[in-house]
Amino acid sequence: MSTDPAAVRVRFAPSPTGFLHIGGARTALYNYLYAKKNGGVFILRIEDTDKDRSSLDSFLESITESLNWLGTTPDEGPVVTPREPGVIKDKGGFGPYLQSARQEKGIYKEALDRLVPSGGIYKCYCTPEDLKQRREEAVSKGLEPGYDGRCRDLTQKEKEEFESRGIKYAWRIKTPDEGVLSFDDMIRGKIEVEARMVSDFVIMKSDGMPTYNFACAVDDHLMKISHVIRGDDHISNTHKQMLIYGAMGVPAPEYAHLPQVHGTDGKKLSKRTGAVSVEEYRDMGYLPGALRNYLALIGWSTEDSQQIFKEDELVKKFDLSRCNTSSGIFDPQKLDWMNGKYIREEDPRNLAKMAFRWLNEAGLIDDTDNIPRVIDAIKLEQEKIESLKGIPELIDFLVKDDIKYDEKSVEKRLKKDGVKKVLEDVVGIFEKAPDFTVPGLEEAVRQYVEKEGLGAGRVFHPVRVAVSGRMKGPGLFEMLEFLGREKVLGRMKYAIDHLT
RNA sequence: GGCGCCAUCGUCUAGUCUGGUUUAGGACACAGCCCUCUCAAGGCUGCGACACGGGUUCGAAUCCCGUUGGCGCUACCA
Repeated sequence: MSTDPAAVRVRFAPSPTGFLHIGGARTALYNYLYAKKNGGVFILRIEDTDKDRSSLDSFLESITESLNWLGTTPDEGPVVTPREPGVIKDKGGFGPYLQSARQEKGIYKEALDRLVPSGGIYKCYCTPEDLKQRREEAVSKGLEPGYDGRCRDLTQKEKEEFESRGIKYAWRIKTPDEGVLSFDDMIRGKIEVEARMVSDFVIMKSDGMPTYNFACAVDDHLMKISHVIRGDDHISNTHKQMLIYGAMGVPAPEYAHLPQVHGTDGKKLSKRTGAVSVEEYRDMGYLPGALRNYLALIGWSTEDSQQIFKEDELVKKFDLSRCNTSSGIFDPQKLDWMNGKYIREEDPRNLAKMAFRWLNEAGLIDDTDNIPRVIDAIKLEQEKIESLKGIPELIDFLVKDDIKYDEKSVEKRLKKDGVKKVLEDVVGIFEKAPDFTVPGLEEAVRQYVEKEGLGAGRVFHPVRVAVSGRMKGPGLFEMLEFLGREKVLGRMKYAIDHLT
């Protein structure tokens, strides 16, 4: 098509449902990736033609937050600043980006007016109740449930009759009675449907609000959207939108329909089968990079099935034509693995930064600026961290003064014959150790083990539990050095007196 | 019901368009082994799939038809 890369303009157009759904996030991501890959523009548009305005602010705030967190910040779209609640500004020159605001501006009315002279649309005076009844009748007779075209060819007299009775009308678009409606999907190829399957549909409701398909088509056109990348639940809408473009006499954008993301039960992702919003994943301690990477792989892959993508590698390698056609299931286990992978690769300083809220909650950050110490503790446990949220539990015994002794560990490693003597001996060794660092400590302890003719475990295990309160942890000597002589000795003596 | 979309290991997928290079490759999960002071991480091995039935062809996971199944749409919702 166009050779001008700047011509690529894509949009993510959610309706305000409270938060960014994981499936929506995937759609947003693919749009973002496609835009960046092609030097284009990623736009956020809110499809709120049917919602009340009350919850809009919080939705906007939440979706903006989620999009930013995921690293898919829109280039254009509505913007709210926390400092000015209720004030929605536009970023970009194609606003407003809220359909409710566009409606107030008269954009859809104007588009409709331009359509009237063509004769391709007409007023429909049927009431919703009539429509419903007729639809049910048709279905019960085994006929198509679509609109029967009753108002399509009303005479002038009939129209006047309706008007004089003050009956409200909606605007319908005339759809072809025969032939096929077809479009080329970038990832599925040609998608056709018999024209007669699409009956005259409403584009403007009797309350003056545009229907979804009309608003969508008008806005995509006005915002110069070049590619529409969305879920495949919109496939049948596409034929309708193409009809609208046809009536408007403007070219339609390119379309790419993504397969859906389902829950582990194979059904639509729902709270029943796990977390559904980006916010929830953030709050569970996932890294944004991990979620983004994972999401990218539901429905898209490289030729070599690459799993982990660094930095801008995703943008570089993303390719719409390599997208799948079949729906995928969101697998939390694989996300967990990926999250661990990202955590192991991450700089401990950033880990501490990202985990700040949980560190703080757990009381691991104090006012003595112990953050460097926390970072070092994270470094020691890094390979074991599964989520940001789990960090405090992993490092608290390294950072806090007081520790909790795990009952099972005490039972298994301390309350055994001979442990007391071993610990006392080791205390002696530690008191005499010239410096309290890994090499010296390790040598001294191993010498002791050999001299006593014990298995290493007979010494290592009790010391570990005495000092940390648990059986799991970093390498013993790394842990000892980190804790320092004073804490180590204090904890060991406590253990000797109370726990052996 | 009608229409549309989809169909490779339990899951994400490569391979399908351009049939042979495939005893169908990778990743997650699972099992075992190695490493090892614990837990992890890491390494190795194993388990495990072309939904079914016809056709076309010397040859089909790949092309065609049908069946079955899943999902979606069928609104003056988006």
